[in-house]
Amino acid sequence: MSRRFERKQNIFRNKDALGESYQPDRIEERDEEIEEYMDALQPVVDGWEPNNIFLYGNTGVGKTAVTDYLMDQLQEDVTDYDDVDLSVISLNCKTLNSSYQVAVELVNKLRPAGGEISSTGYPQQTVFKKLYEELDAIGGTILIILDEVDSIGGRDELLYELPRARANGYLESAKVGVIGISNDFKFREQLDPRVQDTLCERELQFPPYDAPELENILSSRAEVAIAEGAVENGVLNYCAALAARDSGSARQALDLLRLAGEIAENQGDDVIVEDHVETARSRLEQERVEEGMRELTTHGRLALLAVISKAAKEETPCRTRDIYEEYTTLCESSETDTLAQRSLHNHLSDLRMLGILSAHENRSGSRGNYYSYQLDVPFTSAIEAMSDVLRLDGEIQTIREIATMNDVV
DNA sequence: CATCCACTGGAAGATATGGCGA
DNA sequence: TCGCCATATCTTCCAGTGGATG
Repeated sequence: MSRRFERKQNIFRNKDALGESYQPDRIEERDEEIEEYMDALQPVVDGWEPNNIFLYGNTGVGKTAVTDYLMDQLQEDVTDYDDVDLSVISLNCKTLNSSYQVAVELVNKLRPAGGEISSTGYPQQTVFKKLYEELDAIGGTILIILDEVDSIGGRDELLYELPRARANGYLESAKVGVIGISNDFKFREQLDPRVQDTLCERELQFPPYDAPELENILSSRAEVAIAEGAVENGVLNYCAALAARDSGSARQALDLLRLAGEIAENQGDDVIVEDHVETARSRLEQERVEEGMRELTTHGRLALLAVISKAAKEETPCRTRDIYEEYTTLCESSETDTLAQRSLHNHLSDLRMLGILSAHENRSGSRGNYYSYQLDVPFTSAIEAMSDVLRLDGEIQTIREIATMNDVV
C-alpha cells in the first residue's frame, strides 16, 4: 500500500492561535482586571518595593495570559527609568508539592546550567539561603511569579519567608515582590494568617467568563486562526455556551474549537459544524479521564480495576467492603501485597476526586453509613486505560469477557 | 431517647527511598 | 560510612455521622 502525506488546509489559517502558548495582541474582556493589576504594579515603576499580589480564579479565565501580557508591557515601559532594574522570574508550581521544591526550582532557574542543586537532601533553610544569595546577586526589583501556587498546599513557608526576606536582613540589594496565581479559591483560606496578610496585599479576582464574553474571545481568535467561512453560524456560540456552562474557561472554549476544527479537517469537511464540536467535547472529556488514570500508582490502578471488575459483573454501585474483597483477589493474582482497607479507601477518594468514580452516600441507620461507588466514565474507556496494568492481562481479559456476557457498556 | 452500625475522614506515626555533608 | 533531611505512601488510631432500632 502506498502512503502519502498531503497538506490539509481548508479549515485553519493559523491553528496556533487557538493553542495554549499563543499570546494575543489584545486581551479581551479583562479591562477592569488589567487596570487593577496595573495599579498594583505601580510601585515597581515608581522604584519602591513591589506589592505582593495574589490572583485567583478558575483555570482559563485569563490570569496567566494577563500576567504574561502585563509583564512584557512592564519590562518594556520600565526601560524609560534608569533607576529601575526589573527582573521577572516566572515559575509554574503545578508539579511542585511544597515550598521546599519551589525554592529548589527557583534556585535552579537562577543558577547557570551545571550548578543546579538536587531536589532533596538539604535542610529547608539551606535552600532558602541559596535562593537569597541568587536573588541578591541579581539585585534590583525582582518579581517572582508563582503560577498554580495552590499545589504547594499547606506547606507555605516560602510564601511566609520571601516577602519578609528584606525586612529580616536576608536581602541587601534586591527588592522582591511575589505574585501568586491560584486556581483554588479555598487556597487563600488554608494559608497561614501571616502569609495571607503579606502575600495578599493586593488581591485580584478573575471571575469566570460568561457565554457572550467567551463568544467574543472565540471570534477574535477565530479571525486569526480559521479560514474565512470555515465556521458555520452558531458554532462559536455553541462552544461558548458549553464552556460557560461547565467552567467559564476560555481555555476550554478554545480547545473545543480547535479540536472540532481538527475533526472536521480529518473528515474532509470544509466547515466546522456543531456535530464536530459535540465529538470534540466527548473526546476532550475522555482525554481528561485517561490522563488521570495514567498517573495512578499501582494500588490506585488495582483499586480502579477492582471497581471495573465489579462493574463488569453488574455489581455496582458497590460498597467499600466489597470492593476491598475484589481488590484483595486482584492483588493475589498479581502477586502484590494488599494494603489496609483504610488505604484502599484513600485511593477510592482520589479516584472520586479525579472524576473517575462517583459515590453516593447510603444512610441506612442501624446498618451504618457508607458510600456506594460506581464508575463515572464509560466502561470501555476505563478498561481501555487499564490494559497495561502489571501482570494482570489474564484478569483484564476475563473482566472483558464477563462484561461482554453481561452486555456492560 | 439512647444505642448502634459501617463507615468516613483527619491526624500522627512508621517505613522506604534517595540525597546531602563530613 | 554515618547522621540528617525531604518526600511518598502506608498503617494505626479514633472521633464523628445520622437514620434505624429497641
